[in-house]
Amino acid sequence: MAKTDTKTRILDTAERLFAQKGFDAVSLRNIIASAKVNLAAVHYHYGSKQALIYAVIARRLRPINEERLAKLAEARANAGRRPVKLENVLECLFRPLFRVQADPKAGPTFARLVGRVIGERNEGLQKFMMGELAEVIIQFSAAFETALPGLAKEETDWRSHFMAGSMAHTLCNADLLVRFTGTDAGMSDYETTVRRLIDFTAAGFRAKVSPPPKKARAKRAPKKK
Amino acid sequence: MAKTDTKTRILDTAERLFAQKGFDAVSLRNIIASAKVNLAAVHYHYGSKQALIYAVIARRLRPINEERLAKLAEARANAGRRPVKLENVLECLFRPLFRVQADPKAGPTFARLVGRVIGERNEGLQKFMMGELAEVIIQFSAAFETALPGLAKEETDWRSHFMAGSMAHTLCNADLLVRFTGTDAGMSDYETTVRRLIDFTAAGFRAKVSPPPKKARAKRAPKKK
DNA sequence: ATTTAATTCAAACGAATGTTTGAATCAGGC
DNA sequence: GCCTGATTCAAACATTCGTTTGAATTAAAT
Repeated sequence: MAKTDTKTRILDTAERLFAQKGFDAVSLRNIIASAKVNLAAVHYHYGSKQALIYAVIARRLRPINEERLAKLAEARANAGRRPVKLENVLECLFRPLFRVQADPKAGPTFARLVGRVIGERNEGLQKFMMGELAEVIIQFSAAFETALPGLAKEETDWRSHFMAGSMAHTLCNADLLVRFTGTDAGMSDYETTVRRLIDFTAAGFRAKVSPPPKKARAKRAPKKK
Repeated sequence: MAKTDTKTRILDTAERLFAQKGFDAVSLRNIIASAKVNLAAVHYHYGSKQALIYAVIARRLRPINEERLAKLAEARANAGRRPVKLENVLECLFRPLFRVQADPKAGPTFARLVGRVIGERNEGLQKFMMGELAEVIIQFSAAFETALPGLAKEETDWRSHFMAGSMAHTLCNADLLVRFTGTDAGMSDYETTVRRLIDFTAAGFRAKVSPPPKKARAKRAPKKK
């Protein structure tokens, strides 16, 4: 095998290290040392560390999001006039994302990286992710509402939020489960992980909305101020 | 009101800034500038930035965890010989944590901070949190298993994992919901947030375990290698 | 072979970080 | 008063960071 391109070797190494330790914790010098390239090569090929981060994310996330949308469109077509079943919507959302864990090229590294992005406070990164995810959010939000007729939009939004948390946490901290509980079976089997996540979140979406506590039973809740 | 203590003013300011931007992103100089104290005071009173981080977390988290355990013990006592209902277990776990959002002293800042800790890759911080949470994890894991007889332990662990993700994400990225969806009603009402989170996660815990996909129906799944 | 552009390299830059130092200031006990 | 310990302060320390520079090297085209 020919020596891989400098540009892609930087990208691969950055992906691996970012996934392991986070974006801030990994310096460009860590990357170039591990990738055995010159420091200036990073800026020559990518311009800045921020741009490198974006490139790392975009390379994997863009195909994932395309596949998500394609699968959802396909599910819509198969469903005809009926709404797509909630479990199928979730599968379209989860499977393309978790499948990269089984990809020997990407390895288990990238999934954790994506999971971590959500928790990042980096402003530019947030905006970048919003841009990348915009269409996915629009399409899947609509799909959730369609799959859950009768559930108030506000509740649907909150539950989407909870679902995103479960998804991100599972991606990012898969190793935590091992440490917490001692179990480690099935970690490698992403199919099972997706199935479990669908079971959990689908039931959460479908949960009965419990009434507010009695103490706030007045028509207009008394404002403290 | 007398000028607050230097030591606690550092702690308060650090808490606020850490919650806003994260631990790495906030420098000691940011803190001392905002708290109007001398740089060396941080090391004089806390020894290091790491120790300051621990102190910030421990101050709030320790009472929260104590309250969690106390409430769970109380619920156990009230339940007598019967297992504590799942929703009550979750309430013992969520309410003390989310209540700090309504605390004007702590403000909404700290909740986000706790949520963020979970996603941090900082090794020492991870171990510190494990130590702080050890008893909580033990007690509540047991409570979940008791409340969910018939559910395999492995499934219970995974679902606890998903639940933790929803909880952390909700704490950390409460503002995301606003940006994603446009809704913002009820954000301030932590009671409603807790109720919604309980609805979602309790249903998730109770979900029927769907069978593995048919293609893997063989007794011994064929290994690729 | 000569020219041209693309790429790699060692070295340095300026800024920011956590930490340490040693003197100055404050507080209270004798 | 004076002394002792606790606290504050300005200044510096040693690293590390992302980035830039300008020359050296490589590769391809004429």
